[in-house]
Amino acid sequence: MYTINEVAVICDLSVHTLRYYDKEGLLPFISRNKSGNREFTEQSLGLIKIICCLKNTGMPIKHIKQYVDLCMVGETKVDDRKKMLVEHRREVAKQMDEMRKNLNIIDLKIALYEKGDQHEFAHHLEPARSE
Amino acid sequence: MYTINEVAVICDLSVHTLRYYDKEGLLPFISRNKSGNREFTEQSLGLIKIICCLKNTGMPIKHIKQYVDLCMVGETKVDDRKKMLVEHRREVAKQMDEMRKNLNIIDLKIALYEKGDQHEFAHHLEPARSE
DNA sequence: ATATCAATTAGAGTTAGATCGAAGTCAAGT
DNA sequence: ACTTGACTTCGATCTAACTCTAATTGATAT
Repeated sequence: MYTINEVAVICDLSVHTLRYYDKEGLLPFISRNKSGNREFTEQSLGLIKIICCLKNTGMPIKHIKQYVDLCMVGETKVDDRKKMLVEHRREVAKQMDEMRKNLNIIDLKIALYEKGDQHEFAHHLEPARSE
Repeated sequence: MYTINEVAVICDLSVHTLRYYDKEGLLPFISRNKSGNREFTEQSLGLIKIICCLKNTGMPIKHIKQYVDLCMVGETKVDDRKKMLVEHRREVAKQMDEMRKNLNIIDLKIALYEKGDQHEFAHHLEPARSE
């Protein structure tokens, strides 16, 4: 059993954020002890890690909630869960591709600077027959 | 010469966004025609593409502004510009690495679902001696 | 010249995702 | 009993990056 503070450290989230996630319905699986404090099991930690993983790859909180809800209803929805992940996987792959392209452009630009080739303004601001 | 609408289409940005960028000082290089409308040159387009590239890789508007400002003062700041890009490049590489790791976790999870191995709640919610 | 369309501005509003503050509860230690 | 400190809630606030509104001006077509 872990307290909210321990989970915050383990998962690199703030306590605020964890409570916020709970409020948003992302953590329906945690229970409370007799004084009303949240108790996190090993199993919770596992799912929270998945949640972070989805969040860090840009899945919106609302979709994450959908996924978690599917996790809570039991085996019946395994196909749906898998479908969500596969779809998200595709999304992430697309993002990475975009990223790669942009990285290439940045690299190209750096290479130009390396060549002393600036391609910018100011240094050839001859008005070029301003109309 | 391009109008704001044409640029919006070419760069896949809304007209609103372009004006917002201008207001934020990201487009100090564009001029106005006699009726006060923005005029975009071929050269502007080039820099706007770089701006988008930086934005799409997560550089905040404020940093982009710094970069653009360096572009405007001429050759003197080529080193600084390059430094900014190199630094950002590193940042982006880090992001991609994170992304890759998360993608792996997602793939793992998908594989588990494929094996019919769910690892979630509900289906073994025997109270496990609740305390 | 009048209707329509495209562009302008300043500034308000929106969204997502936190992040914080105030006020209060609870349990352990001295 | 009292302080300490971790926890609670609710609601306000914050930031980034738009997104929209309203009122207006200017250019184009009939």
